[in-house]
Amino acid sequence: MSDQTVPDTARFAQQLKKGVLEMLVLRLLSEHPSHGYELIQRLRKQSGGLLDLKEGTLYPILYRLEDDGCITSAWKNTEPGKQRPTPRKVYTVTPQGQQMLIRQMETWRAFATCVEEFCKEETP
Amino acid sequence: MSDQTVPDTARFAQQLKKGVLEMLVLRLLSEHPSHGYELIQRLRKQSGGLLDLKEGTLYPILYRLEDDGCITSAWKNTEPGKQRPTPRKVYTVTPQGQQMLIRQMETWRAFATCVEEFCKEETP
DNA sequence: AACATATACTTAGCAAAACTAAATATATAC
DNA sequence: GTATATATTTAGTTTTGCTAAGTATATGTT
Repeated sequence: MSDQTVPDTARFAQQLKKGVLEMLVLRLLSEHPSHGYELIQRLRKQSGGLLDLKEGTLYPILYRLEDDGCITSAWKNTEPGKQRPTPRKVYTVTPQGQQMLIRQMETWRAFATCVEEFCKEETP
Repeated sequence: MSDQTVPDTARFAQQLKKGVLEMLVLRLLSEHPSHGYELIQRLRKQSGGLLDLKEGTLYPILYRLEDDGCITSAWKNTEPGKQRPTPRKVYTVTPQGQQMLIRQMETWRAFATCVEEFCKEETP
């Protein structure tokens, strides 16, 4: 009997995100720059609730991408005509990050197609 | 300057496999039982070389699946009319494993569809 | 006979990434 | 005053794929 605190489908779904979240963050930022908290909301909305990241998941991804030179950050404490309650760190994709995104999307497509091949085969 | 022993595309591709390998192994075994070494070959062949697992990757997956009751194993030292060089451990999917496979394929499909949505959008 | 290769399973230890959980801080609503 | 929404940070855990090495037998090559 397994000490199943987490149902196995949740554990599986968690593993599927490995690597992909980085690609999706890069993808969203390539549409337009955002700060961390906003990215969490955009991910939740555009995924229909399937991707509901906690801060502890998203921010380390951003730090990694910045360390790798894929994005840059800039503090935006104020906005013209409106004082922000809390300081925001706005992230923008670099050309290097754009290249990375393209490579990752190609890699993803090839991988997903491969997996689909396995799944669709029915024993004749 | 990063100590890039592994190119970032390889690192990304490695992460994409997380969880999926377990599903694919279950999928292959649901077609017909196999032993470990044969599974490595079937994965390599059916993926067009994209999935080329080392033993140290595959066998722990099999042990996990067996611990979880998704597959059973049986030693097959001899074959009718032909002596095998080395003993083989043949794995078979259990009804529980079959259920798990179905759930995982559904989860995969939903996730992959979601990711495709992100990738296909072009800035208008 | 010595050696390499293909077969076949096992296992120890490492790296990467998502997770939980908590801490910090400000503005607004009740 | 307390709760809630906003917003960032970080420590520690778990899962999983990876490298690398070890064990063992049969077959082919020199």
